[in-house]
Amino acid sequence: MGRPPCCDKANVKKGIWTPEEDAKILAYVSNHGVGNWTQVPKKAGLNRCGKSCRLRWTNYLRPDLKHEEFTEQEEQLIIQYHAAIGSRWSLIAKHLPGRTDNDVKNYWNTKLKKKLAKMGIDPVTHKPISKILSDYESISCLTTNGQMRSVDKTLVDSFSSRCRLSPSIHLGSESAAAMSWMPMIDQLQEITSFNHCMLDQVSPSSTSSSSSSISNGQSSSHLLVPASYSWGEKKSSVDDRLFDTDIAEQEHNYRGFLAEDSQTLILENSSQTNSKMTDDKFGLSDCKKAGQNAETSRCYDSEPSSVNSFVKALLDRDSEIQLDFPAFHDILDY
DNA sequence: AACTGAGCCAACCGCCGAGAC
DNA sequence: AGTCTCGGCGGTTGGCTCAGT
Repeated sequence: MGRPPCCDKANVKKGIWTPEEDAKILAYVSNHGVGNWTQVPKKAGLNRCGKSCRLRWTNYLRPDLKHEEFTEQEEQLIIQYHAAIGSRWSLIAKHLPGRTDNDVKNYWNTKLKKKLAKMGIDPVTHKPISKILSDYESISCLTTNGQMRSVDKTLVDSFSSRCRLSPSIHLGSESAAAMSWMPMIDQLQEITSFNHCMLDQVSPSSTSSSSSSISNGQSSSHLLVPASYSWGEKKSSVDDRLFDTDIAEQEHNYRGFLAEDSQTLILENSSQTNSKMTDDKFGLSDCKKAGQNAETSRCYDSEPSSVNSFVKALLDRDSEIQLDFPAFHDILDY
């Protein structure tokens, strides 16, 4: 049944590659070209797994790779792309000639994250840290009709991890239950600046292509999903869609964002950019316009009253969902 | 000189979708 | 139809280097 294994996993060499091993890979590729990596160890005389050979080639030996430091321009591009699509390293690397996903990922983790943090920008959400803290403060100070005394980071973490772990909320499924949840996740992530965390776990389509309406404690859900858009869409086409957006405009906004000392301007740029990006990315601008009125406007500004009604609406919505979808009880049981 | 901790990055791990068998 | 590997991906880790004590 199935294919035979490519190598004896227990008896292959691991760890750092020697120059001799590199030379064998290079010699093999120059004679046979790239591909069929399972055959490479045998034919090249290496005691390595084919997968390991492939990684060594793609991440280090490829002749088109740059091995020098990242330039200022590359740095800016990484930040800009990360702000737009999150940690999709291979996709980002495709737009940086000579760099691999591993290079970009390492550079981000070791340099850029710290650099942004030093500038007072949250590297996950690309929003000013002060804004995130003030959002938390607003939310955690709230008390609502004895149902929940505080909404804090632990809760939000718990919420998002439960969503992540729950097989019920799988994007591939088109279940009504999962869809009815998306607007809530959308709102929670915006209020708490956890959007990238969620976007990475749930396909970008889910969180951004939904909209909901909650106002004055009355909740109702409206999914504004473009007709052409499928919940179970493959990741690759989502990625393509992401890069169909006007990256140049995002770059412009983000450069202004980085250049400005004024926090106010940073806040404005951030919210405008993120909002527009998200809408344009998924062709939502029109849907949003069409659906937006007093009843359907979203309440994700950071005014305490809005947050208050948001939390109340969230709790109301919890109750509704628990009644409608008992299977979600475990997820909502916080 | 010896030790320690932080920074860095190559390589590994584990998951997933596609496709071979 | 079911099982399995391959190839691709993002997350994590092991080990090397180097600065500080």
